[in-house]
Amino acid sequence: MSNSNLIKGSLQTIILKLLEENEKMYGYEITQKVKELTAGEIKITEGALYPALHKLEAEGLLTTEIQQVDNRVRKYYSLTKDGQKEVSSKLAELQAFVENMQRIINPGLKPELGF
Amino acid sequence: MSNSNLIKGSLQTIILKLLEENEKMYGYEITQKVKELTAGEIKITEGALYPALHKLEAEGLLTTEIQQVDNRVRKYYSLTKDGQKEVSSKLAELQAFVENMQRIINPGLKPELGF
DNA sequence: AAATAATGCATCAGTTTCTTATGTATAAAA
DNA sequence: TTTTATACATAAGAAACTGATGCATTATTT
Repeated sequence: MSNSNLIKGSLQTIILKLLEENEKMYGYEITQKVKELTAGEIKITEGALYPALHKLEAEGLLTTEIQQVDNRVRKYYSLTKDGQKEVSSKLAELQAFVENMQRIINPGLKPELGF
Repeated sequence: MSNSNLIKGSLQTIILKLLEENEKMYGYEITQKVKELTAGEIKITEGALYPALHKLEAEGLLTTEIQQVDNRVRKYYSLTKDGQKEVSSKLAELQAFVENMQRIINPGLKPELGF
């Protein structure tokens, strides 16, 4: 991850959500997808990404499958059943965070929002 | 801070924003205000709050003023000039974070949002 | 032809930011 | 009288990063 330190803790959410949409992705692909979606504003560093992927796998939320593509190794990650459940949970957590921040930053505002 | 680990990095933003609105607050008051605004969902712990306040003061964003109230010591914090500037900066950072998360979570969505 | 950038994985030291526990002290409430 | 609330503070440990480094292959640029 790069830029703002606000992002701490959202990397897992990003990974899980992308895998919910994409079925199967490898690490480098995730970094490129995030860069693309955020117009280069969020750059996931390898030092953050790979440990995060390993942790999610160790927790049983992701499974891996290694493929050879042009003499290069790719490690594809997919959601497990538990991982699929965790996506909703992480998204709800993110939404709650945003709502709470809005309550603090914009006191006296209608409850409406983004995710 | 308590609850979701998404919140990492947002404590400074919360403190600065509250002080922009309130002119002068002490630590305990901040914890209570946040609890009130978020209906108890965010509880700022002392172990997180005081070091954060000290750091902001050391960076020249806050100044302090000690008051005696009923034999109890209160340390009031206020924004410095630099602190006032930093509020906008932190809010912009928060908004950018939310926008980017929306782009990742809700691909193909109109650019509209919350702060 | 050679150097750089891109693709692709991984680890590691150090930093920041938190949690949880502990400590001190006064006042109010059970 | 014991617990809760008010009010400050520190400190060990955990978690999640950054930035550097390392290895290896392929594509592009000079």
